[in-house]
Amino acid sequence: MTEKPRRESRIQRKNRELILSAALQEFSARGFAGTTIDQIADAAGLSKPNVLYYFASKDTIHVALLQAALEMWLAPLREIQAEGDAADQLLAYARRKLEMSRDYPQESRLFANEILQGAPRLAPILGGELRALVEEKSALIAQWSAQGRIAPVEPRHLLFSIWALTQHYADFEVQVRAVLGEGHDPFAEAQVFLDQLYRRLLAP
Amino acid sequence: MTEKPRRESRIQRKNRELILSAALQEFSARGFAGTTIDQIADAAGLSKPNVLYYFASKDTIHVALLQAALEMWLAPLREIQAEGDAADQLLAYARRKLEMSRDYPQESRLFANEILQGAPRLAPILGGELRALVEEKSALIAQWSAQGRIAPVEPRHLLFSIWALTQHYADFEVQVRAVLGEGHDPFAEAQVFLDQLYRRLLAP
Amino acid sequence: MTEKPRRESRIQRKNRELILSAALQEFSARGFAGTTIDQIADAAGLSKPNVLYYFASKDTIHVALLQAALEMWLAPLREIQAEGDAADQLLAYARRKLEMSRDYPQESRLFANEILQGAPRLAPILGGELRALVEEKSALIAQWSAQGRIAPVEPRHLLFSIWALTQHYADFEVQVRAVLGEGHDPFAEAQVFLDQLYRRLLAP
Amino acid sequence: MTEKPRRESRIQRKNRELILSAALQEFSARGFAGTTIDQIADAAGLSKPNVLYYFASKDTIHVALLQAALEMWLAPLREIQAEGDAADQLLAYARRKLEMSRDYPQESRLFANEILQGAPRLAPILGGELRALVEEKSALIAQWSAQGRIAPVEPRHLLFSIWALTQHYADFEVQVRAVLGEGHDPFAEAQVFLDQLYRRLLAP
DNA sequence: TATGAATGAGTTTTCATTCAT
DNA sequence: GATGAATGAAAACTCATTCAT
Repeated sequence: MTEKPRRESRIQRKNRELILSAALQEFSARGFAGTTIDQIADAAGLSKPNVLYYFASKDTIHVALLQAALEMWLAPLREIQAEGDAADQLLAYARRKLEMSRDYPQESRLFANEILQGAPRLAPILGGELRALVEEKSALIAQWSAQGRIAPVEPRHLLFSIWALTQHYADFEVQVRAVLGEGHDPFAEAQVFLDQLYRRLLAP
Repeated sequence: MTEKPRRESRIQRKNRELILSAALQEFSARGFAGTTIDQIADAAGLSKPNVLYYFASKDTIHVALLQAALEMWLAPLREIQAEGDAADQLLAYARRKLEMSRDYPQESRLFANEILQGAPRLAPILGGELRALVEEKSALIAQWSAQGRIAPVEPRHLLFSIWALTQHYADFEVQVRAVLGEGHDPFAEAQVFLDQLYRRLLAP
Repeated sequence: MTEKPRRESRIQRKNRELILSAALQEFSARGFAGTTIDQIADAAGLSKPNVLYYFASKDTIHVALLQAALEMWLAPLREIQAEGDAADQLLAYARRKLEMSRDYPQESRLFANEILQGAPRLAPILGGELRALVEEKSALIAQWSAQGRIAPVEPRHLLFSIWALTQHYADFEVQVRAVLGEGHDPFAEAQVFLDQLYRRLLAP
Repeated sequence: MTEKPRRESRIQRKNRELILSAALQEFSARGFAGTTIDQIADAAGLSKPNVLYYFASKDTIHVALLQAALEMWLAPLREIQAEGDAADQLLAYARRKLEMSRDYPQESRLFANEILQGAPRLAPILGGELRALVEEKSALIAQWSAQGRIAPVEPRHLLFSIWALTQHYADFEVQVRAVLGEGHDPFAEAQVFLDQLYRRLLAP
């Protein structure tokens, strides 16, 4: 997940992280093309050439962020195991993904921006690592269905639905909040709704 | 959905539509900031100044597209009626939204791009017209639940789920296709999955 | 003063004058470079191509206006005669020039703009026709001085002073009004002041 | 007259001054709208983006020049004092203003261009600082008249006359030279003329 | 490490002018 | 006469990136 950690001084590591954090904020808010290095440098409190001292180009920063975000999104999926209660595991996955949307909405938006625009930088990973992982977990879910431990569902679309429903609360947050108005906790409400939805869907 | 039809010559209407269609393609693929007027002009087969002869600025084109797309997205929601079978209507709404994702994915992506970036141009509409419409239909859905015609569900999050699940297939199409691989019809499969999901969720 | 009046229809003459009047207003307010043909067309209530139907180019309009304005400025100077009271004639000249600044400030500003920028279009006239005219009238004034009919003054700088003092009230009108504040009639006050000034200067 | 001298490197100060000097030359010769940043950059021997590195926009350069020029023009007026010979002070003021027209004609033309076009950027200063200063000095001049130290004159128009007569030699320099022809020193002659004019006007 | 200085290659827009009807 | 349509040439900025220190 981290870059090449060769002999980084403390200050170097700190600046790298400052830049990544600033860039995440800016990229997720305005997209790659809509963000200037100046904005990143300002947000990071560094000079523009100094930002480029740490990352060779604007693109390099972007790629570093995308890789980190992707790794983050894949982790919970990897944790789905054959052992344990089937429905509980899927519900827990949805819950964990929703928490991530709540706690890391910028990463979600960065990712969404990229996919929306055709995933020029992620395509190989999507068709490679991600696909393989989905295949693996889909086989597991199909098995659960076959064993009658959950209702029969198309496993890949089940996973898509979890992604769509949870990421929606991060990616479309403005819309969700605008529609709900004040006095709502979208993520808490979503958790209740999703629990209900998946319990009913998966009940054998 | 159409613009103001004031004394437009045939050629004018045609060029306007050429530009809007080209711009939709480019904006939805690369975002507002990532698209240049040159690209739009090329895609429309017009010169750059000629594009600006029809639309005062890049932004004007964008706004025209957003308004049309928004109107398109709102229409099916408006059609939900008190009369008729409750669950059927909601299932039909999901189905219609999914068809739109299939048939107008560019509009969906344009819209997603905008919301993702904080909806600078749509915020007032989201909190105004959209919110009011959602309130109205939510009341209807709540009533259906209260009458036992569908299971008790939080109506607004039910609507969010329909939006998220259907638009996902347009907005994240690259990912969906990459994960599924060749030989799949994502939208057809999604239809089956969503039917199942909402039937189970809404069964009283 | 008028262009070639060959077989102009009534409507043609009217449009020509509409354009010239609109252009005078715009050029005098924003300078040649700061004015667009669109602004002139709008002010004239005509379409842009129609403006260019009457005048081959923006420059052509400008030149027509300059020539008319110059002719207008020269006329009163021409009227200074050997006969009559010397001081009275010079006072009358100043008075007439001041009236022109009051009644035709746009022409004055158009002219000033041009001279300020090096008189690219007027240079030959300034060194030709104007110079000759000034020479002629200067000789007359010098003669008056020699005859003791007015005090001895350098005639050309006397003329410069009349130009400067009268045109100032048109060209620097904003400044004059800003300094005087409300409730003043700059031109009426100027008349009194200039009468006093020249009476004292010229008193033999 | 100088800008804010905050931590400017030598090269920065030098380039800033190069740009201002080049811009003064261009703006005074062709007006604001008639001047391009390219021309300024060329005249300064810098690249266009480098000019914009020092000044955020064409307008910023213009404003900086106007402020400096205005300050320069106001200074001599401020120096008129209650003490000393009344007529001498006014004559000295006219002389100083004439010297400035001779030595800084570009500043004069820049200023004239701006006023001519309605003083969009100076209006507040004209009605504020300038007006107050004129009020103050007018009171002084009125007092001198009342005390019989100079002839009774309308003080504000007296000041206008000094401005008009001296600035004319800078602003209308082309015309003055064209009319006088070769072999003349306009400013030297003007000095003699103005001395005579004001001595006669102000003689009690 | 860090940054002030500089710029080439765009990008959006403007505008005088032309063209076709 | 009149104008909708179109555009080449420029003009004001923008920005990722480089350079020198």
